[in-house]
Formats: sequence, structure tokens, C-alpha cells
Amino acid sequence: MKSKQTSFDIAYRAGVSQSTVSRALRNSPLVNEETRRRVQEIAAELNYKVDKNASSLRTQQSGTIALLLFEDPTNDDSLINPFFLSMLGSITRASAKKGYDLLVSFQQMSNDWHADFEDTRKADGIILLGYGDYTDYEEKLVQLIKQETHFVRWGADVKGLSVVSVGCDNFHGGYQVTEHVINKNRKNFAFLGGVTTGSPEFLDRYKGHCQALKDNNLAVDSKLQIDAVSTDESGYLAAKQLLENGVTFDAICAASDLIAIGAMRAVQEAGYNIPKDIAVVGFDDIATASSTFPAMTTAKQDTVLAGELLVDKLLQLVRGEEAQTQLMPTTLVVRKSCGS
Amino acid sequence: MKSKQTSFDIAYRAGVSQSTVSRALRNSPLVNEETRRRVQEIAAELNYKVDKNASSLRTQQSGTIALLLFEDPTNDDSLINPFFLSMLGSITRASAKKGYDLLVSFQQMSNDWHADFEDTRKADGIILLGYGDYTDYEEKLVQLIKQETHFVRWGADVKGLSVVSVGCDNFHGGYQVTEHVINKNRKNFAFLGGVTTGSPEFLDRYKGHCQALKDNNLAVDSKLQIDAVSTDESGYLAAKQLLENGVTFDAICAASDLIAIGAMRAVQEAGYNIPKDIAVVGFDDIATASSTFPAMTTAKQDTVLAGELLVDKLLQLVRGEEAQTQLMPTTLVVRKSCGS
DNA sequence: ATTGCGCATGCATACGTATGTATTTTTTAT
DNA sequence: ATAAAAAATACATACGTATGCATGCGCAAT
Repeated sequence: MKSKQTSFDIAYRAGVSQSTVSRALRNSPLVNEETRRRVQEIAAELNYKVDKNASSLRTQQSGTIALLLFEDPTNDDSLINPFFLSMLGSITRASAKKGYDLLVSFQQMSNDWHADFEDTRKADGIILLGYGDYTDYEEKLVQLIKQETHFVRWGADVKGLSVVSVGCDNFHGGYQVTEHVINKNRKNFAFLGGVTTGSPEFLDRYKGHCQALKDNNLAVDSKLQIDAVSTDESGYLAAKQLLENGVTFDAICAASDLIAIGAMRAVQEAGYNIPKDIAVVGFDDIATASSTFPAMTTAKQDTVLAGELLVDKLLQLVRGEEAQTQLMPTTLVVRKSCGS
Repeated sequence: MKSKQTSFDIAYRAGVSQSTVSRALRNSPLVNEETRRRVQEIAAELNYKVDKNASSLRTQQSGTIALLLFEDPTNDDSLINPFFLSMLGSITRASAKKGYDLLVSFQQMSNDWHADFEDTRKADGIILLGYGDYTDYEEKLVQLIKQETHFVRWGADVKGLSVVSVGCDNFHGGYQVTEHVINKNRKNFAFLGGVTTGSPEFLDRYKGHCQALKDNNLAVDSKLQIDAVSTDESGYLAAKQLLENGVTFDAICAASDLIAIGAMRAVQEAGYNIPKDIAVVGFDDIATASSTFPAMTTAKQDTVLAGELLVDKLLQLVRGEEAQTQLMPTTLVVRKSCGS
């Protein structure tokens, strides 16, 4: 049980050649039924496991996909955005379901990324996950395309590049939650989330938000839009700034649940009641959203479906098939933070 | 830029042999300074990347560690316990820091696990993560030991087995939070968390809890201990059951933050004020804990340190060195849920 | 009986790297 | 100038698997 068993060892015990062992274990129709059974029995008995390095070297396929997770640069070293963490979980599950192992790698967006898992043959393809909100991003994508790397990404469609993306309809989601709050008879809306500097995702949500306001003859007041990145601390600060502005408002649409959570804290500390005085909606439906007080109404992104789509499309590309960019709808999850 | 470059291609262009290329790229002192520079230049120019499969096959080292994440069987398919998710993040970071890639794999505890990453040479060692609360567990560990697999695990020390564990001092943590609440002049303590059926971690926390009560001449009432697994739903149900018991209490110690979150919801729905009527403490300090209302006082497990310790110790084992089981202290994080 | 065919198996090789050993080139000492 | 030592490079091989090709065997058709 100690030293490693090879297919030659199995071959010896079974009295056949190594090639027959290899074929038998892979259920090749070329080997006799009886022989196959005997070989597989012996292999199991000796606890033989195929050496994936040798196998991958020979077949040029690793049976592994790599997940590159880009961090919010603002997050401190130890935390991961819970939304992406949840995506990570669903991607892990989805790839396991397809029989692929998952290599997870955190990346600093700013630095050069270490996207050479496919070049090094450690992975057959790559999933990119994170807010694509920095300048070099497209350049990097172009490079990946040029190298003919198989990859898919989470996020909004990238115009002009033949890149397969899976993302949520952020515009629609932003519209959806805003409309919901409008129906609660709120008139003065604030929006917390980086619009000029931030991610394209946030911008789309803001556009949807504004469209909903316009469609309902409500004003868009730029004083009521405050930049924030996706942390509760940032949301807290943004809401504080908003409160100090002196402009009145009775609803906050946050670009993410984390921002909303921070905002709720700031608003409550200022003595306002949620939802009576101020309604709050988030975006994402992270786990925490159901545990805030009051529980948060938000636009849910279906991370389970997203993970499956990402993996499926990536594997299509790996197999040399075509794959299409896909936009998923968001679902309005009504809880308590906007009134009943 | 299309077809894959090998070290032979580099060798050809540099006018040297393949072995010299290999040595040059690995900065072997056997190659001339000037030659090394030239080879590395050409390699960079051609965007050459070492084939890790071939390299691993040759060296018998994968440069990868595998993380086996065992799920709470109670969790639905799509969710991961946020505490373990956080551990996952820190382990990913810690292994990256050591230059290792991380293979992540979710496992159903009930089934046979797929712990053959080392057998298949896909990983040099394995980290086991999850509550070790089911019957076959030790048996599996014994098997891993017998196969001489390099592995470390998160959790309490396993008596009688030479297994390297990294865990928190759950007894002390349970003691610590309970003592804190005792100092807030609470007298009647409930404990929510599986004790008879649950994980050894929960049991240790309960023991610490009870010890703190005894040391302060407070009664341990078994009617005030309700089993719960680590989900907020389970915590919610447990707290409801507790409330219906009719036994009075003014403090709840939960075996985990998730349980505490559910309990808080139940308590608040029943019309009680936290912390005025009932104090609540959790365990773990997951991200959500700071965002509950009121913010939760809890015993923090240092996931960053834990991740680093797990990776460090595993790599020690991989290198053939000795490694010791280590218990980390918990830190009391005082917020609002027990009063000020 | 010879040929031909299908089936099962063995043989040989390639995947790309890392490294022990042999060989060549350069330097140093005499 | 020559031998010896040192340095740099080339040669050869092994890691363990998967697979194209060749081989051998039994059986049916001619």
C-alpha cells in the first residue's frame, strides 16, 4: 500500500500488457469483457489510481477548470465580497457536476494577472469573476483572445469583443427594484453606488434606476447619487454624506446589498426608521440580506444558475463548440425594508 | 503565437540543448550567466510556459494543494456555511502566498469522499474542512493515514490518531462569551446548538459555556439547551421552541453566528428587545455578525491565521517534516447584542 | 487447405520536462 | 606547452499514460 502503483503493476498481476490495462480501465470496447473485469478488480484491490499528470500530458487535457477571482481593490486583505463567494460556491458545484476539478485563484486586479493556467496545461479553460472596473481589463481580454485561451466571464457583455459573458440584466434589475419602491409611494430617491468611476454593472443598475424614475415622472437629482464601492463601510460613509447633504429623500436604492447594509446602519444611527421614514433596497440577495433588520428587499441574482451557465459555456468552448453570451433576469425579492 | 511552444523550440532558437533551456529557466547555477539571460529572453518573447503536467510527472510534485470542503448535510444545495466560505478565502490566499495552487472540492459528508487528489498526483497534500460530525469520519481519517496521504484538518484534536489539526479553543471560546454575558448581570442562560448529536466543536463550546456558569454559581438548566445545526433557519426554530417552553431566560448563547441570527429574529418577532430583554451572543464572527441589528457580540475565530496555519503545516508534512496540532485562541468581539 | 476477416492483445512510441552522466570547452597550474 | 581542474553544455533517459500499429488467434468462406 506504500509505494505508488502504476498500470504496469496491474498489468503484471493480471498477466496482460500495460496497454490492455489502460484500455480496460477506460472501458475501451477493444478489450474482452472478462479481461476488463479482472483488470478492474485487481486495480481496485491495489487501490490503483491513474496518474493525472501522465494522463494529462498524454491526452493534453487536464479535466480541470480554473477560476480567477478578482478582488475589490478596496477590500481588506482577508475579506471576499460575499456575492462572489457565493458564485464561487455555485461554480465549484457546477464544475463538480460536470466531472471537472476546480482550481481557484485570487487575483489582484491591479497587477498582471496570472492567467496562464491554460498555457501551463493545468486547466482546460478559465472563468473570470469579479467587477470588471479597471482600465487594463479589455486589454487583458484581448490578450487572452489572441492566445486562444478558452474562457468565459461574469459580467455585462463587452461590446466589440468576441467574448462569452454570463451576467445579470443589471439595467432591468435596477429598474425593477426602483419601480417596486415607487409603488410604495416614495418620491425622492437616492442612489448609492459608483457611477462615474465604478464598475459597468453599477452604471447599468443606475441607468435602470433612472429610467424607472423617468417613466414615472419622478425627478433624477444628481445630488442624491453618491459614489460607493461594494463594501458596507463604503455604503455607510456614502449614506452619511447623503444625510449631511440636507437634501430630503425617502428612499435609497443601493447598487449592492453590502452598500445597502452600510446605508441602513447609517440611516438608523441617524434616528430614522426603515422603512417608515426611508425605504432601502439592495442588489444581489446575498445571504446576509435576509438577516438584516428589517430584512432587505433586493434584486436577486441567481448565482446557482449563473455558475452552471458559466461552466456549461466554458466547456462548450473547450470542446470547440460555439457559445453565446447570456443575460439572466433578476428576481425581485420582497422583504421588509420598503414597507409592506 | 498559436501552437504550443516547448522547451525544444526555445532550445532551437537559442542554439542550445533542451536541457540547458530547462536549467536556464530554473536558474540552475550550472548554466552560464549570459546563456541564461538569452534563453530567458527568448522564452519570454515566445511566451513560453512550462508544461506543468510534464513537469509534475517528472518531479512528482504538483505545486498544488487540495481543499476538501464538507458541507453541512442540512444546508440546501446552493449554500455554503459562511464561516467555511471565509476559511476558503483565507486558505486560498495563504496557499497563493506559498506559491501553491488550490484545488477546491465540495464533498458530501455522507458519501464516500473523493480524497484521491494526492493518489492521482493532482495535489501534494489535502486540507479537510468542515464539521467532523458524522460516524464514518474517523474511519476515513485512518484510511488516509494508512495511505500515507499528507493532510491536515480544521477542527478539534482527534484523540488517539496521529492527525495534524488546526482548530479554535472552542471550550475557552464558549467560556469567554458566557462569562462576558454573566458580567452583564444575566442569570438565566439558554444555549442553542446540537450537543448530543452535533459536532464536537459545538459540544466543546457548550462545555465551556456550562463551566462558566458553574464557576459563577449559576444553574445549568437542560431545558434551556436546544439542539440546532448551523443555519439561521435552525436557530430560528430552536429559539421558537425555547420561547414556547415557558422557561424564563434573559440570555442566549448560540453555538454559531448563524444560529444566533435566526434566534435573534425569533426573539424579536416575539416582541422582545435585544439586548434589553434578552442578550444574545454568537460564535465565529462571520461577516454578517457586524451587520445584524443590534450588531452581534461574538467569539471571533481568526480565519486568516487559521488558513495560514493549515497551509503551513500541510507544507511541512509535504516536505517530510513534523507538524504539530495547534489550538488557536478565540477573541471576544463586543458589539451591541449584550448591552453596553 | 488456403485465404480472409474479426477479435483480442502486445509492441512501440510520444506527450514535455528535469536531471544524472558524458562530453566538450575553457581556465589554471606547472 | 601540457596536464589537470573547472565550467559549460550536450546526451540520454525516466516519469506513467494513451493510442496507432502490428501481431496472433480462431473461425468461416472459398
